[in-house]
Amino acid sequence: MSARGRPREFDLDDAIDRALPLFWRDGYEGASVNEIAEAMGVSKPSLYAAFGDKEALYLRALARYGELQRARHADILDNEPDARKAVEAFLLSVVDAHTDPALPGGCMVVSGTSTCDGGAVPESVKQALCEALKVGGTAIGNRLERARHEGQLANGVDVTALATYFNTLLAGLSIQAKGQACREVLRGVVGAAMGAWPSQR
Amino acid sequence: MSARGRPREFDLDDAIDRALPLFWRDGYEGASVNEIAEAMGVSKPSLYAAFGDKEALYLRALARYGELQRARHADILDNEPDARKAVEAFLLSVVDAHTDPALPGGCMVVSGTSTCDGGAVPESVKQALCEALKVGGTAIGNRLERARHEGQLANGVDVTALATYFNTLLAGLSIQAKGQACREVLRGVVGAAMGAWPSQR
DNA sequence: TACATAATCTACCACTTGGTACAGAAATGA
DNA sequence: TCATTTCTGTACCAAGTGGTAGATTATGTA
Repeated sequence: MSARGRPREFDLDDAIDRALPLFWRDGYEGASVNEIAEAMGVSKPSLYAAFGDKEALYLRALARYGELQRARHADILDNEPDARKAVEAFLLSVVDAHTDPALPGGCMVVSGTSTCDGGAVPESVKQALCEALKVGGTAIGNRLERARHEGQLANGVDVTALATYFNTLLAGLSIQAKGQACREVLRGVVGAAMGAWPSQR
Repeated sequence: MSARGRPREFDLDDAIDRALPLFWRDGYEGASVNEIAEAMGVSKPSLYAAFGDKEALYLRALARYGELQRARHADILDNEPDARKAVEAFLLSVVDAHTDPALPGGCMVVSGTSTCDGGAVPESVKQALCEALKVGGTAIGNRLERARHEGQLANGVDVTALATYFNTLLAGLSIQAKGQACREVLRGVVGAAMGAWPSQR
């Protein structure tokens, strides 16, 4: 039942969790395999044997990041019955995460997107980042669609544009968090941003 | 009157203009001194003799970027008498710049801020980027202040929060531009974002 | 016990990085 | 003319990059 050769002495998922903050903070190029291996408590050849190469490692870390974000924020959008309150609470929840001193600042996807033009970033990583950049927008878009069905949003509202707007704001909030903006300021930004919510009539 | 030794065979400002798009596209770490020297058409020791080191070179390029942005967008904010139209035109102008195929995508400051956490980025660069991240906000803030004096904005409006909001949106637009979002979509985002403009009464 | 499999680590690879030593070349001042 | 100054390119440096060769060790199977 178990594997045939010598058993691996570290847990793959745990290793990814240790690599994640480095990729999150420093990006694909900025995080070196040496320091990642050290953070994992594993020698470099073991790392390569387990994950293949830096590219595959980053993609796994990015996927893990998506899971964590979903686990942290998704419920907020769904559980609040009032759509406007739901979106606002969602934005505020993300602001809290972006400014959590226990985490690298900002959003891994946003930070990663900023530096995916360099030749050192593989195409697969660029594509994964571009895809990941949209998930916030689709989540909000789904919530807005539901709101429209429930009569909380006028039929004339361009749901897609509004969702993209909120998603763009999220990216901006990530940048501001990286730029040392404090939590209260970003909360104020969310407050101002909610002013773009369409009037009921 | 002229300098004593052998005269420099290239123009400093012109050299900065050639370095700028590389730093803009690839960031501080991502742009290598080798390729910058090549883009300048100058050998590396000449580059170092002229500018000192990579840090000083980046700071000059960043300052140059600021000049160019101001020259491109500042008038739009000031010349349009209607404050709301002025801000909207300003945002649209920035969107055009961020999606101009003749330029590196997005904003150099926003992209730079995303990757200034790595140990390879000098403290002076981080600080300069954090400062530069605010200039859009103060420009908009000044315009909003003027609008309030002109009675175009109610006295109760929190001008600072609103300006920070628009500035945050600008950062988000830069990210979206880097993430391959097309110009029309970003124009739509600006349209939605302007919905946050306070009602007159 | 012996073999096959697959993990482990040390030590290394070629390559790129930011930065420089050095010698020659081009200008000015005496 | 000659010394001084300063820019020029070639060729190099130490350090770090992603990635690997190869010997060793621990397991399951026969």
